[in-house]
Amino acid sequence: MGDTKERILQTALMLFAEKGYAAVSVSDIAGALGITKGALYRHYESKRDIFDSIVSRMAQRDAAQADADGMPSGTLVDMPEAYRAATVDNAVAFAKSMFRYWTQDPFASAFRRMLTLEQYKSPEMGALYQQYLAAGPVGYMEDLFSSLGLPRAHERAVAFYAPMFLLYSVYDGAADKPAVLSTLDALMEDAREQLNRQLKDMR
Amino acid sequence: MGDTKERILQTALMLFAEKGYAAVSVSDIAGALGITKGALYRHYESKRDIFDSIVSRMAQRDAAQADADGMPSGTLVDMPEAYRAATVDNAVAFAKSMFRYWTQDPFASAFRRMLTLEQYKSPEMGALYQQYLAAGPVGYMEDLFSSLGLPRAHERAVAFYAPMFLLYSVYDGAADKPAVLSTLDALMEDAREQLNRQLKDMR
DNA sequence: TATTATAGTAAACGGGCGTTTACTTGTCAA
DNA sequence: TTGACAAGTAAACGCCCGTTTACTATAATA
Repeated sequence: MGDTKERILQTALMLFAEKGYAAVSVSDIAGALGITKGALYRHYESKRDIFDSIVSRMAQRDAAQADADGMPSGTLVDMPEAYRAATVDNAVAFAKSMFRYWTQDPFASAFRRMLTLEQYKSPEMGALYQQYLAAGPVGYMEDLFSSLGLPRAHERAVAFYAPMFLLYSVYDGAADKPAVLSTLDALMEDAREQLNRQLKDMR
Repeated sequence: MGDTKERILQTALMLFAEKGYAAVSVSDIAGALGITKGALYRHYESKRDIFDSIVSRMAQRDAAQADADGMPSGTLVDMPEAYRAATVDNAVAFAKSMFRYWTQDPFASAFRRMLTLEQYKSPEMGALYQQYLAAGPVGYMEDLFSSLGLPRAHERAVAFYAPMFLLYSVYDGAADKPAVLSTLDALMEDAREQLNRQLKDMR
């Protein structure tokens, strides 16, 4: 029943992530599924409708993920009270799980790449990109460091999040992907140590 | 004489950087220049030819820039002997000038954004993106830190380059661009201090 | 069993694509 | 002055785009 509709969404996302929205034709999507493009219009009103559905789906997933973690999505949902009591340790754990989510999860990984390709096309896409992947994560790391009482929270947040952001791109082009994950883990341990030391120095 | 050909290249680059190659039509390019698309084919064999010319132009510029700096491009040119004798100070200076190049220089800035949009379309584009903007810069920072005798050069290189890489994206979407440059400068001063301290600790 | 809805095909639609062609200028050397 | 060439226009080319239409097969419902 809803199976074909779901397969269209998934397949379109994979193609959009590789080629970009404009470079993928409706025939490409239908062809990849072994159906004709006419059939596709039984399930979606237009090509744009498929794209919009993908974006909505990501928003749902983001909210669900945030719920499951007991952590802020910070991207589409307002900051909850929860992590006022946050510690360095679960900030690091959150960051690691976030990295794995955006690189390993097939949907999230493809969505990230798609957003990367569409970010300059419209202010809306630019805002989504910033929210999910650039200024957004920096922002809530900054809030977190502030709530921990650390000074220079913004610079700290940039320094903390930046390696993750860079490694997304390195990961995409890497032959040895596990090595990238190791690098990330090593950097996170450094960050944990450094942050704990700075917190201790403050008292 | 060569003026129109040059204007086509520049205009096409700006459009490709905003919309992506596939979303820009030959008529769009010609229209933006106030000529007809027929005229465009006096100067370039095809739309793809324009794109390829942009890529070649960037390669020339990169080589020239590397020459002028007396620094490695590391992207298209092999590592020269020169920076074996590199210091922390000129590594930082190089990083700053690199950041300004990729954000302020109109051609380089547009090229960076174009490459960002085209990176997943083919292995060649992916490789170019990695070389100019991701694994490439990490690689030569890593070599530089190695030659300084610093341990864990790879992690250090990622940590050093990552804020620049993140701030490229933040810069693109920022209202207050000078503020981004300030953040970068502050982060670079932190890095300078930290690297010099680590070098001192080693002796 | 007849009806109705669902999910699909095949073909056509108008329009815009990248590219080519035929033709018009203006410039400058022979 | 003529002829050749460079640079441009306007229109047409075939093709593929996103979308719509007319029709078919299947399977559940009354």
